[in-house]
Amino acid sequence: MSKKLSHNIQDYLKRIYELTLQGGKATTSQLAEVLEISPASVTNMLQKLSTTEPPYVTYQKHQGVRLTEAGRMAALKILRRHRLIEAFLVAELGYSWDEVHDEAEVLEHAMSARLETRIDAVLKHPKFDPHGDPIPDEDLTLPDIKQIALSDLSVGAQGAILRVPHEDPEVLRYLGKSGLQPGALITLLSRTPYDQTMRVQIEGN
Amino acid sequence: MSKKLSHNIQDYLKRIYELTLQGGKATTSQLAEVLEISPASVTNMLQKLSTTEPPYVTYQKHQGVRLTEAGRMAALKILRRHRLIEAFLVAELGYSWDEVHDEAEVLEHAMSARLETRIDAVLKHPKFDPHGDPIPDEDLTLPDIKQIALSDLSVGAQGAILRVPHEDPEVLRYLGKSGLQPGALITLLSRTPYDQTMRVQIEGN
DNA sequence: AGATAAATTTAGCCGTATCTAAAATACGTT
DNA sequence: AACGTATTTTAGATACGGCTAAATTTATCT
Repeated sequence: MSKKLSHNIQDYLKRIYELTLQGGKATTSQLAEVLEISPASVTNMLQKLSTTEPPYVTYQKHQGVRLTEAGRMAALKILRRHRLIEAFLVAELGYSWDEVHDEAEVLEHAMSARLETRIDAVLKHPKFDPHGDPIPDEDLTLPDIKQIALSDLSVGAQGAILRVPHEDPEVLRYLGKSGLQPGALITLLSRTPYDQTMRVQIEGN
Repeated sequence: MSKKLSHNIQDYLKRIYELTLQGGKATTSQLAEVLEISPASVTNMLQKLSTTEPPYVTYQKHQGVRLTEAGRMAALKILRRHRLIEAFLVAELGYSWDEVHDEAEVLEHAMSARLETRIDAVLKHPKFDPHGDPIPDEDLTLPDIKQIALSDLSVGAQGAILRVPHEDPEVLRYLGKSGLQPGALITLLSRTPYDQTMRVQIEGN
């Protein structure tokens, strides 16, 4: 069975997962940025994570890192817990979607397998968290979804918002006030060529 | 305001609180025992806790420790969180009373003030946890209760079980199966003089 | 290509909280 | 009051995961 990874290592793996979702590698400086620690500290940890048994990342000097299968599984496990907690806090404890991220960030490391199972059951095996992010199931399989980034949508096209994968409470409160939440129906009105500013029509607004 | 104390320090303070409930001092070896660490490590920590600003314990070599007011408040804060979590797990997530202690032991350190407040509200400001232990209120005031230890009860006397302050799941499952839970009405049938074995009559049994 | 800038790694350090082994202190018994 | 035992403290080491400063590698720009 897999060993229990430290709180810190879990955070590294989770961040590497997020940074490599589009298929590339995560760089030392990207990780230093999101983890808010020095690049030197990141290098140390990457060396460690690549030389454990099993290794959690593949790493070559100056080349960035990618998760191994063991690393991906560990990352998905944390991600599942994180998103289940977010869903639970909204559904059962009256949190709003801008309040749940920071709380989940801490609780995910303190959650037992039993608690994970019970929350999953109480929520009837939810497939998405409050931001619309997919929750891996018990086997760590992700539900697959047809989605397109708003930045790739054609002007004039319509769509339903699936995900608003932001962490910043202030941004989320602003978007929420505008009605831009998972489930909302929108039409892309215009896009300015250089600064990527977009105007969208939100249903009922 | 009070600084945030490390996970470990919180555990020390909580244990010292429990060990000094009857008024005495907690010794190095008692703490080493309950925290499952070496006596030498305990000594180190006690020296540290007694020289912080503010100090959390009063400590003199070879004399054991007692909590200062700051220490007591910190301990009650953790105890409140611990017991709220226990109550919540039983009330909202289908846990049984023998499963909650270990879970709460970890979660208590990961709980924000906001989560504490929400759980307290959802449970309607509970006064006791599933073991019957009192939950300090928001100001860390303990509800006071008239109680007597079973070992001090006269043979033939009756009473209602208020607290079963055990942590061991196996013991709790056994007691639960016998009906010995908070709320149960009992009569003390006999007590053997030397080994303190007692026989009790439990209502409806 | 050569120079400079940016990113990354190395080297050495720090604080926290643990440990073991050895020294010091306190205590119970005679 | 003194001996032997138990308890506690000191001293020194270790693991973890950060840090800064300096060195190195890679990228960019004429």
